[in-house]
Amino acid sequence: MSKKLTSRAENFSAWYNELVKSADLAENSAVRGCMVIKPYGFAIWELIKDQLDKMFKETGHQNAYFPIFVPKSLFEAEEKNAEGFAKECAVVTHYRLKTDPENKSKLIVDPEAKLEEELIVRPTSEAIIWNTYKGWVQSYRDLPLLINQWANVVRWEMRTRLFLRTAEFLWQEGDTAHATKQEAIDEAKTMHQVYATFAQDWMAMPVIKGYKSDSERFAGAEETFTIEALMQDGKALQAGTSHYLGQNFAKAFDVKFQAAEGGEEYVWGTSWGVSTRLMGALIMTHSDDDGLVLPPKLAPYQVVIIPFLHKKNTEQNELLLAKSHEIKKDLEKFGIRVQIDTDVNKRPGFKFAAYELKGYPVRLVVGPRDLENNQVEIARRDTKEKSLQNIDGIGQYLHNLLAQMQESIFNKAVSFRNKHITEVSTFDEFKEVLDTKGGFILAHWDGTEQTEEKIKELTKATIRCIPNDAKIEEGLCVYSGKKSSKKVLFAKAY
RNA sequence: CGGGGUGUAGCGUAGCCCGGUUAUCGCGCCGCGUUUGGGACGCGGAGGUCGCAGGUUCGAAUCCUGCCACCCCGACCA
Repeated sequence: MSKKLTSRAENFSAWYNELVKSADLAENSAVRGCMVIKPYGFAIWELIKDQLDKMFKETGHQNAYFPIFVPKSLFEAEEKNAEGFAKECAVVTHYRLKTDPENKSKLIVDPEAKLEEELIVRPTSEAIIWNTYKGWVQSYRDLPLLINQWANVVRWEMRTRLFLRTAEFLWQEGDTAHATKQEAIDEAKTMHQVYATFAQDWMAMPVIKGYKSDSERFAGAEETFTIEALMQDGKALQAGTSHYLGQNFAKAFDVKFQAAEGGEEYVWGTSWGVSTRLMGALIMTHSDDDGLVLPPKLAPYQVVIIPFLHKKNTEQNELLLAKSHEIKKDLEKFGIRVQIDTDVNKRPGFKFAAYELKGYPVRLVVGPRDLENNQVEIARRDTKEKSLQNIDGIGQYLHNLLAQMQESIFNKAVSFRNKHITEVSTFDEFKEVLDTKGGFILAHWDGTEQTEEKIKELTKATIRCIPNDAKIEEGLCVYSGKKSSKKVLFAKAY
């Protein structure tokens, strides 16, 4: 069996699956459409979560927790939101099982235990949260309400894909309430920027910031801000969204406050979320044929120390292990997360490959030969470069190297992404680029839903966003030929 | 939900068309030994409701019926 991932995979999608499984990140569970995140995968998710959580708190938010069940009457209160999610809801109709009278070893749903009102397993929590906010807000003094929750949600998708789309997934959803429209818009934009900063500075993943067209906008929102990333197969991935909700949910759930200058007003809202899909984004942005490539900031272990242990030579093993621990201490002084591989059974080559597969940024090898020279071999995962380094000052050296790698991984992704943004002016060009090169396409669009729909039908490409930094320029729609004032971003998407 | 496909050990599979010894092989796993600077090798070993339930038959992984699950392609979607 070959070791390279591609030789085991017919296409990008199979390659991705193979990678997720062999890097020990996650697997399909026995439960339809659901995923089991394995400890290594979860460790990465926790790094993502911890950093985001920190950033949310730095922007003034607090965490809270709301119920997993949404009574149907609440769910349907905001009509557009309900309609948008209706087709993918898991619904609880009963609250009890009983022994099957015809087969004692089986259970059946007890028909006596039918719920008066069905409970929707939350596909998103706006309804339950806004219904709760109603009781929390009376005066302008109660505002703004800046709350986030870390939770699981369920969306009954037809087809699922590890991390990118699973029936149940983990995410965070912020829901905020404000006294003024401008404040709510600012909040949505702030969180949009938090996501973009996180994607770029931590995930080393370049994103394009923009807002969604009418048809791609979140159900129930006035405006949806998005960060769009590009995967290595040329498809786009929506990595995070922040919604300005206007007063839609406030009106649906009757969330009003007494203004400072008197009078009762509806609050203005936002909601924003990112999910375990970020894991998929991380994997598909940086990985190569030898496995996962993790930016150091999101690597559960940034350095693995591999002493060349021999089953029999215990005396030498002790020396190597002692030196390994010494080095580990030095690295930890710099806040580096380090693991020592103490397995005596596996051969070095096997270990090298295994850690590369799991994306450990740096491998540090300590062999008898190295000890004599007071040096170690350093191999970086991203470029595969190997070098010998003096043990003295190795902590400082790796501290710098990891920072440099974080940047270099980002720059590589930026360069790939930039090469895959193509500006086109004709529809033939549009189709040509989509078929041959893929990636993002910048093109003029007349702003109508019909054109958007038609392009989607003909090419499978959708408007990923209207970029924030789009130049205002006179132009003609790539499909209809009608007037347009700026180019928007198209791509085939996940 | 439409179209196609597949269910055999932890994973990947042969056998099925044409029913007949103890269900094949590889990886992985366990034991012992030799190895160990890029995925080692030898010897020995453990591991199976052949997706489930019926049926046909002297006899079913194999044929028939029903069910279930999963995968791929669509549609839907973070």
